[in-house]
Formats: sequence, C-alpha cells, structure tokens
Amino acid sequence: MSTDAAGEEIRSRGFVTSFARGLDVIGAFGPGAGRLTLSEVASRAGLDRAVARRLLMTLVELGFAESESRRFALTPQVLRLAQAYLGGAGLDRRMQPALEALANRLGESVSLSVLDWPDIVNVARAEAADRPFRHALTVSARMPAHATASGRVLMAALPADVARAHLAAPLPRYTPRTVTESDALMRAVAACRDAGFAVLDGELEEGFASAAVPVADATGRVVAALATSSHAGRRDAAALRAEVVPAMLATAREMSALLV
Amino acid sequence: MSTDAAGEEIRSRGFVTSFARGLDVIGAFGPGAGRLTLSEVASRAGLDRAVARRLLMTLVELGFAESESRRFALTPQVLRLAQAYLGGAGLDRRMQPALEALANRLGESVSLSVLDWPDIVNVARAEAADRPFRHALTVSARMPAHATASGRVLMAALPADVARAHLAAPLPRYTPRTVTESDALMRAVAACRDAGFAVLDGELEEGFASAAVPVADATGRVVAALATSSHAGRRDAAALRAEVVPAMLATAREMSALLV
DNA sequence: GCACTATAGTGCGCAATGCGCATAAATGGG
DNA sequence: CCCATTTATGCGCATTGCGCACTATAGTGC
Repeated sequence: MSTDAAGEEIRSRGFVTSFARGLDVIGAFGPGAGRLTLSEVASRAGLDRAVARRLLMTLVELGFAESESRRFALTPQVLRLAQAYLGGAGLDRRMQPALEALANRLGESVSLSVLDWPDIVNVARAEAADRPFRHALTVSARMPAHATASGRVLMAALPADVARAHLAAPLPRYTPRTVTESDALMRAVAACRDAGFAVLDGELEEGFASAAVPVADATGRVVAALATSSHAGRRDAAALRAEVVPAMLATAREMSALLV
Repeated sequence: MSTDAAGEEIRSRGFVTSFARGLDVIGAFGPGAGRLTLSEVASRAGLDRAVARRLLMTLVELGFAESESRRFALTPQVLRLAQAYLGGAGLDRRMQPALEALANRLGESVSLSVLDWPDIVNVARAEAADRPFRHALTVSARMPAHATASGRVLMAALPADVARAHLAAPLPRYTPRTVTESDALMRAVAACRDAGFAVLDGELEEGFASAAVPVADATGRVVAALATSSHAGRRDAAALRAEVVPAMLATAREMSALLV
C-alpha cells in the first residue's frame, strides 16, 4: 500500500492496516448514515468494495453489525467499545453515588466530562432528583471545550505545548463574553490551573454560569472534570464560587479516592 | 491460525483476523482496567505480545489510545465510535427536542433505549426541566431488558426465534414481581406486541412503574423504545396507561417522522 | 416482459502484510 | 550491581488479505 503519497502520514512499520481500515468502516456509519449498502460503506471509507465487504463480514460475525437485505448497520454492541474506555478510565458507575450526593446537596445537576478536543464529552451525570432511581452513566453530550468550565479545567491539565497547539485553530464565539483569542485563553487556563477550579459566566450561553473542578487519579493525573451549571437568576458566578466550588472540591477528592 | 480448535467458530473466509484482534484489544480495557502494560493487554486479549503491540501502536497512531511511560490507555476518541452507531441509527440530537417536549408535558424524565441483550442501553434522555439547557444525548446506562418496559417493547420487535433463544438462559429476579420464566415472558412480550406498548409495575424495583412504546423508522422497523418511569406514589400503572401512554405514542410517531 | 444498468457476491493468483519466534535493550527490584 | 521481568526490535516464512476480473442478482425504464 502506498505509504508515501503526499499528505499521507508515514506509518511506523508496526501499523496494522486492516485494523485501521476496519475502524474506518465503523466510522463510515456517520451521522444520518442509516443503513448503508456495501458500495456506500466502501466509498465513504475509501476502500475497495471487496475489502469493505470482508471488514463488514467481520463486524457482523462479531455482532458489531448486522446486515439485512443487502444493507448494513451497526448494532448497539458498538457501545461496548465506548464502555471499554469508560470502564478502563474508572469513569463508570462507581462514580455515580458521589455524583448524586453532590447533585442533591447542591440542588443542581452535575456532570463529569473528559476532553476530546475541541469538545468536552459528558461521561456521567446526576440530577438533583427527588427519586432514588439509578441513572447510571450518561455519555456523549458534547460541548465546546473553550467555552465551558470543564473545558478550562481539562485544558489546564494539558502540557502547555499541547494546549497551545490546540488553540492554533480559530474558535467559535457563542456570546459576547466568549474568549476566543489564543493568548487570552492560555492566560485564563493558567489562572484556572493556579486556582484549582474554573468559573465561567455566560461564555457559552447568556445567563448561564458554570463551575468545574478537576478530578485526579491516585497518581495526580487529571482524568475528568466535575462540573455544574446554573441559571444566573438562581446563582451567579460569585455564588458559584462561594457556595458550590467548595462542595465540588470535596466530591472531587472523594472520587479521586475511588480511582486506582 | 487454527480455525478448527474445539469451541472455535468456523470463520467464513471473508474474516479479517487482524481487525477482530484489534477490537479485542480495545475490549481488553475493561472495567477497572486503568492504564495497562503491553503484557497485560496481550494476556487479556489472548494475543502474542508482538501482535498486541502492533495493534496498540495502530490505535495510538489513530488517536484512539495513548501511551505514557510504557502504559497504554484508550482516549475519549473511542467514544466517537459509539457516536458512529448513534448517528447512523438516527438516534442523535435530532431526537432531543421531541424528547424534551415530552418530558415537560409529562413532568417526568423520559429516555430512549435500544436492546443489547440482556440489557437495554440508554441512548438519550430528557428531564422535566425548568432550564432550557441543551442536554444533548446521553448514553450507556444499562438496565436488564427483561425487567423493564423498554426491554419488553424491544423484545416484541424481535423475530420470535431470536427472542426465544435469548430467553434460554436463566434471568435474575429483582422483586417478587419480576417475570423470570421463559414462557411467561414470551406471553408478556406477545401481549405487549398486540397492545403496542408496555407498562411494568415494580418488576425492577418496588414502587416504580414504567411505561414504554416502540419508535419505528420509516420502514416500520423498531429502532428504539421510548420510556418513562414513575414513582408509584405519583402515578401508578393504571395512571401511566391512561395519562402517559397516549402522549408517548404521539411522540413516538413524531420521532418516526424524523427517522429516514 | 425484456434489455440494460448498477450493485452485490465470488474466485483466485500474487505478494505484501502481518505473524511469532528469538534476540537485544531497557527497566526495576532486591 | 546483578538478576528477573518486561519491552522493543529483527527477520524469515507463509498466511492473510488484497484487488482485479468475472458472474449473479436486483432494480429500472420502456
């Protein structure tokens, strides 16, 4: 296979092409893809039809896809791959009790997020609930990292060069208060690192303030951000700082203890 | 490679071993795995260390994993694979408005689930919220299919032989009302198919009733179940049937219209 | 109903790719 | 500092996957 074509990465010799192509096939089922024919998959993934077919057959055999009347679709089993990540990172149901306790204590819903630049991805959530129902874990809500408290906390945990690289591309503005300029963001991130938490006020949506704190594992590595957001009518930024952040820091410490 | 060892499936000739092994490597990062060494991954996935290493390098190169000081971990990018499934199935943010409208109308939280036997997996959720904040989509809460209204609805959409095969293994009991016996469940599922909805009362947890209706795509295929659950003190099973199910059926039709 | 097009499925020869041993380097514990 | 363990690399072999070309099948227009 051509590994030297212009624009193509030079792959290290320990690169398993078939695996990468298989992942491309999964990726071919993008948003709004629905059930795809073999040729559609092949062209979306940029593969020969025969190759795409073999990979699809593999997925079907493993239960990750199903085919019916010449159309293929992924199955919910694909979600287990995501759970491999979540479970491996320790961001699974063990976090839930602490999360719910915090939600009830604050009377706000709280969430746990990780960074997948340029987004933060929600991996768990708890509501200030009157009902003791197991919510278990919730995933996949994405929000722009640069305009959320969680994003700021997670960026603060990044090596400076990585953070700066991320900020090279222009970032969208959501409100007049959104910080989009690279240097200003770097300063904000540094301030957040010093403070140990982040409070943002109306940078994503007018009238909403959010607060976040880092959650670290036993080795001190930041693995997630714990966040809550609040309507300004209820709690403004100052109130978040005073009332909410201390409780969140305590919960974050609790969670750290659960993370091996 | 031995494809004939006892207990091993006979893989069709169109089976891409390296791809399957790569997926095994992702799966090796199970619950509580944390950061794994090469050898740990190899032994968990049942692979030669050299093979595991090549596959890990591939994952790292693609951004699905990272290695630091000889330990590997998956990255949040793995969650994009799950989103390929969700997006492809149409179970993405387009469903959210209808879901939220229903939640507000009912004053209960509602969820959208798919079947990954023996579980149902939550793929979206909305709360009866006072705040207009974008919850987007939530994934990954698993509940036992045989003890939930969603599960019953989704089983009703299965071919009878598949359903029966699923019920071959014994099912756990959660309350005295849990239906665990195969024939009884088949009957309940059939009844649910006739009725077009399911209402369960205390089969998963004492004092909680839940209702679910199927959501079909344009071709009539059931792709998800729309469900709500309620504390018995607030609404009992009869109330769910009378007040809630009609609104849910309407929302399900709305959602069907969004599904190509 | 028939020709025509497009897409799916199969066969097969080639060789590149991935395998897996065995060796070298590196780490870490005692 | 040495030994045990794990990681990293090398390399020859043949298996595995590739991708062309061919056939089968389904869907369309007339």
